[in-house]
Amino acid sequence: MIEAGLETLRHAGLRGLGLRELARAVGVSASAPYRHFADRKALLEALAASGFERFVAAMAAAREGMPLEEELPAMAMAYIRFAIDNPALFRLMFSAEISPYRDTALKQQAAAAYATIAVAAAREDKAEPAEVAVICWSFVHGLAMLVIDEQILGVAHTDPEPLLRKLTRSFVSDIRAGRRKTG
Amino acid sequence: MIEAGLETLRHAGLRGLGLRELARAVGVSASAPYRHFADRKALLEALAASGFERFVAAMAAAREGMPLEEELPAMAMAYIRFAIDNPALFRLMFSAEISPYRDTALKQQAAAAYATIAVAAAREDKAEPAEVAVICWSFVHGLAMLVIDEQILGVAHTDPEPLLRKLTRSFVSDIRAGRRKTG
DNA sequence: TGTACATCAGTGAACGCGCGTTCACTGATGTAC
DNA sequence: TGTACATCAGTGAACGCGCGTTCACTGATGTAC
Repeated sequence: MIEAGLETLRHAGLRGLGLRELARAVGVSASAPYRHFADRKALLEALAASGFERFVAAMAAAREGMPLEEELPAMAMAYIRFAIDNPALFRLMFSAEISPYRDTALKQQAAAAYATIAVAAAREDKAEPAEVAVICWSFVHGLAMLVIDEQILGVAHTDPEPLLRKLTRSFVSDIRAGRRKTG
Repeated sequence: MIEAGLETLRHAGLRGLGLRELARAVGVSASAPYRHFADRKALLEALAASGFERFVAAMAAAREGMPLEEELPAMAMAYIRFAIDNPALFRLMFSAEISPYRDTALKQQAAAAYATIAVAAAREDKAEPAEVAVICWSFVHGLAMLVIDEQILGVAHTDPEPLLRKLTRSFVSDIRAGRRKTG
C-alpha cells in the first residue's frame, strides 16, 4: 500500500529522496513508514527492488514479439527510456547506497535485470558471451546516465528518442561487425 | 589555496560532499569558504571545474607518445582510472546539481574534456564523427559508472585494470570493424 | 446478535544532528608617510 | 626606522531548517465467545 503511493513519487522526485519526503508524497506522517520498514535503508532497498522489477518487465515487454535480431536494440531503448522516465529511481537502483548483499529481494531483482540484457547480448558472440554483455551494458548504461545527467547537450528539451534510437542501432551494428569474425 | 586543500578530499570523500565537510577536511572553520565562494553551489562548481582540468590533463598524458591507433584505448583507460581514483569528484563533475550554464570556467573545462575524447573517437569514422564520439563516450562513461557504483561484481576487491583493459580493447576493435565499411 | 479484546496502520510531538548561511570579531600581512 | 592604517583570511557563536528516528497514543478492523 505504501508501495502504491510511492509509484507516484518515482516519476516526480528528482532530489535526494529521503524517508520524510517519501512519506509526505504518499500523504502520510513521517513516522508511518516505520510500520513497514526497519529504517531508511530498508525502505530504499524495497523501493529499488520494486524498481528493478518494473525495469525487467519494461525490457521484457519491449522484446515481446520482436524478431531475434531486433531484441537487443529494443531492450536497449527500453533501458534508456526507463531511466528517462524514472531518473531518481534509476539512480537509486544503481547507487552504491543500496546494498544488494543485505536485501535478498533486491539482489534477485538486480540479477534478473542483468540477466535480461546479458541473454540478448550474449547471442551476438557465443565465444565471449560475458564480455559482449558487459560491453553492451556499459554502453546503454552510459548513454542513459549522460542523458539523465543532462550531459548530452541540446537533447534535454527536444524529443531525444530519434537520436537515441540512431545511436543504439549504430552501436549494435558495430558490435555485430566486430563479432562476425570472432564469434 | 583552498583549492590545494581540497585536492586531498578528492581522493577521500565518498559521501555527499558538503560545504562543512570540505571545510573540515581542509582543517578550516565552516564559514571560511565564504571568503572565497559565494555559496555552496559556487564552491562545488569551482571544484568540478578544477576536476575537469585534471581530468583533461590525465587523458592528455595517457595519449602522450602513443601511436595514433592506441590513443583512443589509452584515453578510455585514463577516463575510467580517473573515475576510480576520484569517485566523489567524478560523480560531482557529471551531476546535474552543477550548472555549466552559470559558471563559465566549468563550461569551458567540461567542453574541453568532451573535445579530448571526441577528437580521438572521430578519427574512427570521418563520415559520422559526432556519432562515433557519443558512442565511445557512452561506453566509457557507463563502464566507469558501473565500476564506481560497484555494479560489476567481483571486481571491486581485486585489481580491475586487466579486465577493464580487455573490455576497452574489445570495444574499440568492434567499433573499428563496424566503421571500416562505413567510414 | 452483542460484547470484549487483540491487532495494527497511522498520528503528532519530541529528540539530537549536521547542514548552509550570517555576523561581529580577531590577528596577521602589507603599504604610506 | 617607526608608527598608522587598510586589507583580508579565518574564527566561533548563532540562526533556522529538514532530516532520521523514538515514543506514547488513537482509532478502525477483525476475531472469540
